Amino acid sequence: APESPLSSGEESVRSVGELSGQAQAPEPGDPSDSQPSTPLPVPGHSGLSIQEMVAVSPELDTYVITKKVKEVLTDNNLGQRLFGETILGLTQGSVSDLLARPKPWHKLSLKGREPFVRMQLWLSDPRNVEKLMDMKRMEKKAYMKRRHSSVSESQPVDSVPTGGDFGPGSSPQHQQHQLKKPRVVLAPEEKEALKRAYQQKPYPSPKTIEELANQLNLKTSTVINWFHNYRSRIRRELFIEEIQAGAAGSTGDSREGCSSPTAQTIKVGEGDSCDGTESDSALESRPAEASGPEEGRGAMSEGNGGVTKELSGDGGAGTPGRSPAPPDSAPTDSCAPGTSSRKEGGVTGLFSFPEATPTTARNPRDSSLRKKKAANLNNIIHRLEKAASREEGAEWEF
DNA sequence: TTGGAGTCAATAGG
DNA sequence: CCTATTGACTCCAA
Repeated sequence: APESPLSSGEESVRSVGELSGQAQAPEPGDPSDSQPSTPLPVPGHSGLSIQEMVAVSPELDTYVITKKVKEVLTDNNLGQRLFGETILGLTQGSVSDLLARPKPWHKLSLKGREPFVRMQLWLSDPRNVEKLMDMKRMEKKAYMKRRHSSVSESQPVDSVPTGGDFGPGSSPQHQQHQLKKPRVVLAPEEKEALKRAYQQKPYPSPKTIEELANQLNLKTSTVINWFHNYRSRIRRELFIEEIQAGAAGSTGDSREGCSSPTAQTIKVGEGDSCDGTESDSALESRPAEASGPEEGRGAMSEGNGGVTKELSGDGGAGTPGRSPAPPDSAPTDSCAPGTSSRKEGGVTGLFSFPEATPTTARNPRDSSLRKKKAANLNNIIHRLEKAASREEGAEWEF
């Protein structure tokens, strides 16, 4: 296999300590934290390729690994970019994502486990920080050098800059743009509309997608991508809550103290206000503005009308929230007077959980959790229906 | 083809 | 600079 464009040659080689679960990083802080630690010392010892290691790796606690890596990086002022590019072979954005929302080991594909194995390996390398710091220094040196010689025209030393844009002279000229698609940025209203649509139909039919695209004046591919991404990200968040919920034990680790009046990093709003429901003239007419440049977007006709189809023929359109008891525990759920109410007339999909503000407080994400679970259930239903229609009459096995 | 998993890479804030 | 977010892409399996 082609393989790793990774850092300095080796990697993978050297008798990397054992891939035991949470390695006791050579770091200072953080005494607590122990975790059951998965035994299993990886038989094959060194010389293996990452992929082989992944294959034989014992179950790793991605959450702990991730936490540790973040700690080491911040403690030493090492950025995600440097770490990602030299250690993981990933870009900064990917690293950020990975560190912030690691999926549980058992839900990762072989490929997805790779970065975690690399992180574990890195953590167990006593000179990890030192090496990265060196890289950092080298980069800076190279940068300075380049910067200096800039005056003297082109610079010899440098890797392939991915074509385009040569030297200083070529400013961002219009040069038949094209290869520089602007990158679509969905407006908040558009996202809202899409989320609403998702609530009704996590897996919209091509027809529905088309309609949505028209109403929002977006390319259908954008709508399709949005649904792919949204589903995927919702799923991922569910994993996270799953982990955190289960992380109760171990180390007393009491996070979650949201006592102080201050703080409250609550991202209020954040999409989750119960579904828009209120007819809301939705999508307000997008300011004609429209893009100075390209595409004149037509005015979108407001109203969210269509889309409402309905799966599950049952009764009628209205009947929104009759929701069966949420499968998850959710004992104390009292409807908070303040927030609650609000018409609540929107259909939220087959399953919708009463938004009732969990007085139990707990954390603000609680309501979103409920919502995500609802979405998840809808996903499941979708699959079941799909399967049903396919092999109708078949035997269902659960 | 469709959907999921991983990523990339442009961007928005700090 | 750095990190977080997110639309678009690539691969792959069903």
